[in-house]
Amino acid sequence: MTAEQQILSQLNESQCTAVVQVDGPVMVIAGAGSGKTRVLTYRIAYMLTQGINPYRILALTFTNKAAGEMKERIFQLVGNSNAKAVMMGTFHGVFNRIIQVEHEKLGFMRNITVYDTDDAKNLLKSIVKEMNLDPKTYVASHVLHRISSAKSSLISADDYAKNIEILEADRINGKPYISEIFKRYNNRLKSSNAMDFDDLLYYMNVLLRDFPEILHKYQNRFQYILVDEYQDTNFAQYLIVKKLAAAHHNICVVGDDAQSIYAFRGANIQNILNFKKDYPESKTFKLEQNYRSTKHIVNAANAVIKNNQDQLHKEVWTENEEGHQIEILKTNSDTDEAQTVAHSIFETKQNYQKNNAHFAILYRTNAQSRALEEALIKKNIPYIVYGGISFYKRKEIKDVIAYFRLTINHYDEESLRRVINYPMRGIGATTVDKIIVCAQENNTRVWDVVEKPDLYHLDVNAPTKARLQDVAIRIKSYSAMLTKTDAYELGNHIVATTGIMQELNADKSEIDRLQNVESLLNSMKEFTEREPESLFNEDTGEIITDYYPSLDRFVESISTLIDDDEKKNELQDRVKLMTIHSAKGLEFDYVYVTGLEENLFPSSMSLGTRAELEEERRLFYVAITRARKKLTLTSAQTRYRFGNLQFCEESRFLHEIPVQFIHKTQKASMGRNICISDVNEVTPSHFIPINEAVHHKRHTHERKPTQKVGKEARADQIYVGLRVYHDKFGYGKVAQTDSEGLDKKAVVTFDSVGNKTLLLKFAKLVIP
DNA sequence: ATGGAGACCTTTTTT
DNA sequence: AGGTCTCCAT
Repeated sequence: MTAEQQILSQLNESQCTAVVQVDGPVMVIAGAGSGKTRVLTYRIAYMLTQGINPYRILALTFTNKAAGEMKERIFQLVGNSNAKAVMMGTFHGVFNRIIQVEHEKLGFMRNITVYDTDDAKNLLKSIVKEMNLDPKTYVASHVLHRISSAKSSLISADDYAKNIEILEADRINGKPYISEIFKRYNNRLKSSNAMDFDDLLYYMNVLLRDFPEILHKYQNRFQYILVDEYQDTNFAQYLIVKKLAAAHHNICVVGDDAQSIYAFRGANIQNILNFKKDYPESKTFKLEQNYRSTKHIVNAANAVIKNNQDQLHKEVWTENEEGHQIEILKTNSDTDEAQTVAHSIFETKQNYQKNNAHFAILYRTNAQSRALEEALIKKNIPYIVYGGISFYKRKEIKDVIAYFRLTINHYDEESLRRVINYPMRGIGATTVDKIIVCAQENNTRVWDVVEKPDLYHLDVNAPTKARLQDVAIRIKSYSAMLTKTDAYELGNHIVATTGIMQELNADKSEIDRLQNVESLLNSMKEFTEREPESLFNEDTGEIITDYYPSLDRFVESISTLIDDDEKKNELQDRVKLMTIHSAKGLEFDYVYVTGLEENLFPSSMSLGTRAELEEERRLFYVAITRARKKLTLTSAQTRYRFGNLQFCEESRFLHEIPVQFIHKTQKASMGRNICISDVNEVTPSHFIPINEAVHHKRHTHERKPTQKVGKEARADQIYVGLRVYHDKFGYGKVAQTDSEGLDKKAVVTFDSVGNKTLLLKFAKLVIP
């Protein structure tokens, strides 16, 4: 069998037609679980067997994970020597590489630093402060969102300042200075030789718009373009793809409008809906056969998504078995929910001989993971939480990387601010403020002032000046080593000579941080020893033979690296916990979707418009379709949010699942049975346990989304037989009390955890 | 300049 | 509840 036949033999008919249609515009509408990634990877592999130069292929994804997986699968199909030259990565990653090459055209210097969201927010905060504006009016995240939306729509700071509608909108919102902040923010990025995430897309557009020779160069280079998750593209991304594809029209976009869940950050679902208008000669293929899930799951998902108005018609079906019905579990509280889920996983593992890795617990917000983790720990079930605070966002790692970044780009203001006094060397906030003011007055960069305080008449005393000198000399000495010392060596040198290592070593409570820094160094070692990913000169396509794993290359690759922990965990048998957003594209045998409550899922932030609610519903659709064998949906009647106990109404989404797919009666709560007669016909009050009925009634009548449970009870109000509520343990009954007064104790039999002896002055019992 | 106590905000999702 | 930010005392 030829390589070509081998590739095609592994595809169904519609997948096959989508794969072999290499030339011309192609849109693949791929239902959940229909083999979308398969089509993309096999298509690239097929192209390579057709003798297409891999260097001419561009494949764009949204996450590093997706790009990594795709790469790996193509390597398996055609061998990595051939596939290596394919330009494959995230929009931001690929365009970053191009921008680094073309920096001069944009008026930037080499080694442009990419600011992450934290850097961007910090910069905005300092600008707001410098302008003497109220930081509460001009909240950094909100201002950034405004600027980000503008950039994503290719509106420059100048355009913004001239756009009467935008200015009016800001004025009405009481934030007339956003335009000015935007301008200053961009200037500061420029003088820091830095770009934020949106700039990578914005400036890529500038390159293609203002420099015909560059447009030509990349049009010529990328004769075949593939875009994954096309429904998630924003305007800036859409336009780049359109321009690059304009010469050859060999563009293949793959997506599913039903899984568009990023409108909140500017994704425009119209991009996929309008593909046919953009390319009238395009061919559309629909992948509607689901290979992933059971009939019950597929049909339930179809029924849910039907409630949305905006969608392309498609009928997802499956030949898989009918399977388990969908289980809906109502629980008393968030802790109860967590315990119920943990218990169910435990039982399923036993009964069906399943590994932990077959299970995933999904939730709407990261904050929900805590209770679930606790329950899993209690049951001794190994787990891993995805997407919490990522490794590279930890303080100690950011500190070390700030030194790296500063070594590579002295003008990186955010990094300079971060490390100028870390480890502490007596350069306080006052000095830093003076430096910034001085830099602005002299129309120069912060680094220049630090390097030559006398030249700019910086008003600080002699010892401070000496300290600044020390910082400048230190950083410059690191820079001098960049080309001669590999990333690992230089990293070690920096960590040792700055005193970061000593500081972490000295403080025994910082052991985790020390280990994280060591783990960073490990990954640097691996990086220097690894064969480089791309051996091609971006300009000419020539193979680069003098590749050197320097620190700047390491920093450039950081966003695509996965850290030690993640790598280890990937291989281990663990239950996976993650938000639904990060579960997109993944699949698991047993999926638990938790927190199906109004105001949580759908989120209270998304109840404003139909479009927002429909995005939440698509998110629910994504959640449902992650499951291969069995789907369990859970909700809780009370939940802690912001440290307050709140009552929750069950999610409207639960009612959108037709009854015939639902498992009707089940053990609903640890130690208690609730009979669900018919989920789609009963009102929520049917599920409320007796002891909460009164509250619930008020709740429904007042139509308030949430409500606090009663006040904390005094010790003298606690007596045997009383029903009480406890923060951690939930509802219970007082079984016994002793010794009146301040040290009064009580034994309480809790519904979920059994008997606990509590010292009442600390227990904060509530009488419900 | 530093560090601790208290006020304050958070919880949408990611490159 | 927990982390971040602000202000005040040292």
